[in-house]
Amino acid sequence: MRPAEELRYLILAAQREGNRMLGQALRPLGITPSQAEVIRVLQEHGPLSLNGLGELLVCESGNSPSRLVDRLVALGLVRRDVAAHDRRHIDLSLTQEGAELVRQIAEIEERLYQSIDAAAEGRELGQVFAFLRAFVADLPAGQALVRRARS
Amino acid sequence: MRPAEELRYLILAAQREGNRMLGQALRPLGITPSQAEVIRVLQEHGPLSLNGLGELLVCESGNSPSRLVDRLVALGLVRRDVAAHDRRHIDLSLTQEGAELVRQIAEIEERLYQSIDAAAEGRELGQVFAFLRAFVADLPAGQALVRRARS
DNA sequence: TTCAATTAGTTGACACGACATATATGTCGT
DNA sequence: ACGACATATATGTCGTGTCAACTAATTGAA
Repeated sequence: MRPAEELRYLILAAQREGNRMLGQALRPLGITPSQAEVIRVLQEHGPLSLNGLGELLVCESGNSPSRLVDRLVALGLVRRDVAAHDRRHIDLSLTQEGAELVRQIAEIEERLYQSIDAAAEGRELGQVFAFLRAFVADLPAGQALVRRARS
Repeated sequence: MRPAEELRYLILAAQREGNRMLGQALRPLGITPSQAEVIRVLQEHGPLSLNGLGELLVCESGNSPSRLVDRLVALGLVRRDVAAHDRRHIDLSLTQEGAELVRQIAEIEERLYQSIDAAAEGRELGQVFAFLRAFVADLPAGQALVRRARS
């Protein structure tokens, strides 16, 4: 199997399985991995408009994540208010309940990161970062990540 | 941002964007990336039962891919016959039309691989493979990949 | 000032992907 | 031959993701 092909499927496999593990771990909290990403981003960078949120999300590139946010509002974790100065904009922020979830989400993410660290044990990851950053550099999801890391 | 966290999102970003690119390239053929994976696997390893196919797919771990196959049957690209010896089994194989698509799919994949090669240009990927293989080694999607590469 | 762009968000449609449950079909012990 | 178990596949449900088309609010140029 050609290296590029194996790499393609390794990345697919890693993403799928990582997401599956995270989904199972988050299930007791009643939220999904994508929803957890929104909550974390709102906590670290909020308040945000829908577009502003979308520009920081890796899980949803391009579209505005209105339906993703809808469910979080329905769960009572996120509040959406029309902005005063421009009624097209929306101000998204965590509710009290949402803010209280952050701690538990962080703990669950921590466990995922530990299993990533375990696979990284004793390896030089410089090339891994360089390769992946190069691949996504010019693409929306890659830019979202750059914006997240920067601010 | 912690390395494991960046790695997590880099993998997510790479998978999403790669899949998006591939989806757009495949659109003129009327099929999706997952459907293309099924066709390729059937071409290289078929005929297969549904479970046998599922064990070779990275895109769908665990479940039997019956609905994925349904659509390919509806498109006239895959044939499903009940196995003679055991009526629980199904024999999946490409139709003539499906077999003719393989060539075009391969060309489109080739372009994806070239953009992967471009990002890999001048880098030592040994660590990338080692890390990703270690992460998925014990998980269904990782095992599917091992089975694919082996036969 | 008025109306054509532009911008922000919503909604419809479709195909995944994961989990759970259901329905055949076959196997094996007794 | 009968029934408990196992196997292969199908189906229901939910939450994404993606593309495309739509509405509403604002801007700005003739």
